[in-house]
Amino acid sequence: MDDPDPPVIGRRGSYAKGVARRQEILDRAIEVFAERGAYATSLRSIAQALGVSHAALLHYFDSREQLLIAVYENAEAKRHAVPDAPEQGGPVDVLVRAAAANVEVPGLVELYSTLVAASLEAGNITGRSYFTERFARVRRDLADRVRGGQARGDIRADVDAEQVAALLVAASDGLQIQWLLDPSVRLETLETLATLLGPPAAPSTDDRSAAGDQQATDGQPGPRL
Amino acid sequence: MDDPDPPVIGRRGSYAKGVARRQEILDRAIEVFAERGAYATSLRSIAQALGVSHAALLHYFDSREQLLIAVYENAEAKRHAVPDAPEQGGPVDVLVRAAAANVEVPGLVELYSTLVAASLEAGNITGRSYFTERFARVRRDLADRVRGGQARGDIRADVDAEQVAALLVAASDGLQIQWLLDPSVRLETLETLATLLGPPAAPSTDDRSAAGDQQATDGQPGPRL
DNA sequence: GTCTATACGTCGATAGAC
DNA sequence: GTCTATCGACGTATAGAC
Repeated sequence: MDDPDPPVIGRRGSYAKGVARRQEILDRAIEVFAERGAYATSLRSIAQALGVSHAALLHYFDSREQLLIAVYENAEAKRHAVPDAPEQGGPVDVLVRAAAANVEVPGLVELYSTLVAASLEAGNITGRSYFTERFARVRRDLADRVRGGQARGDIRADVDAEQVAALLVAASDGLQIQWLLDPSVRLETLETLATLLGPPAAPSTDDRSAAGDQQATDGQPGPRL
Repeated sequence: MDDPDPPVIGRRGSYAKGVARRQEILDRAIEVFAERGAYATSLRSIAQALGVSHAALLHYFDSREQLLIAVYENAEAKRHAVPDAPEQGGPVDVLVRAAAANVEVPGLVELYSTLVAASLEAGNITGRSYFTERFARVRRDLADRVRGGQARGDIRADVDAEQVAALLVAASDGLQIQWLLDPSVRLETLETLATLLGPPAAPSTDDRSAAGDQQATDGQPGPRL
């Protein structure tokens, strides 16, 4: 929608020198979020932290929202310990690690939730398409992992991989929010899903006799999911 | 949770005549949401739709946010077909019905998401405590239903009811958002969870041979969950 | 008690000078 | 590329009419 190359989210006049400055802005901005929370993070307060006027920021980003999205992308990208190597492991494993890493970055879940909520609004074309694509991509990745697990026999085969993927994303997002509001909601709750997704239990002879206290909540969910 | 006392969210000077006017405001406000989306719903635009000045609204509600929370509560309350009778059915059933009803009210999920996101912010004491309590209450109700299902043998007993409840809330909230962004994500995905929660499958002899296409995604999840 | 009028400070965004 | 100036709209607060 902008210059010669549209696919990047908030680029404007961005060559060589520009991208470096742009990166500076993003790095400083996430710190402002950590300090003051996402809500009070106006263009002006970010600009102040950088020692420039707020209008200057709009030379690098088309709007406040696009700056915020870029900040989120940046923070999330550098959240990955290993820079590139695609995440390894089953779908639940990946999500548990991601969720744990997310809540470590102050303000990140707030920022994400705010942006997602805003993306639901009617007029918000940019945010809407960004998160629509993002959700689709994440679901695609997870669905692949689910199918892998099913082929391996780690995950029960009588559920649709795409639907499980959507479920996993929803559960992960929702649990991070609940955890922020009330840390007694343990993030490991996601692993309960691993238990549920596990294969129909080793064919043992007891049907349902005295299903004791042996909760599978924090033990290994059997195979690596 | 409503009348005879102060724990109500946004009451100010409110007797007899006042509460009626207050109700008018809430009813009209949700319509504004339906028409213009939650985002553009400023105090001033709601006031305009009511034909009053925006300052007038602050006689009934302490702040914009408390008005929005009250609007949400009001819309959600009248969303229930049967006015009082506590919801019947298993945990998944209840959630599926609620989710379906939610997305029918234009702007309601947007409003909810916006308020939840705002409640995560540091300074927001009112919103934070409201949603913390709300989540706790909903989880409590669902956990009871889960335990009931477990006692009845409808739900596998090797998972913690509280954790399943948190999972259900998260999944429901998250799916509504994903559905709004991309209706190809079916709300019925929640019922996949019902399948997963079902008892360990009737003890049949086939271990895992040719797990065919028989997806349990939209059929009955066996018992009523 | 209900409401209008008005003012304050801040916001995102834009235009134009340097 | 960055500034200053300015715009309209916002949430909030207060004074005072009825």
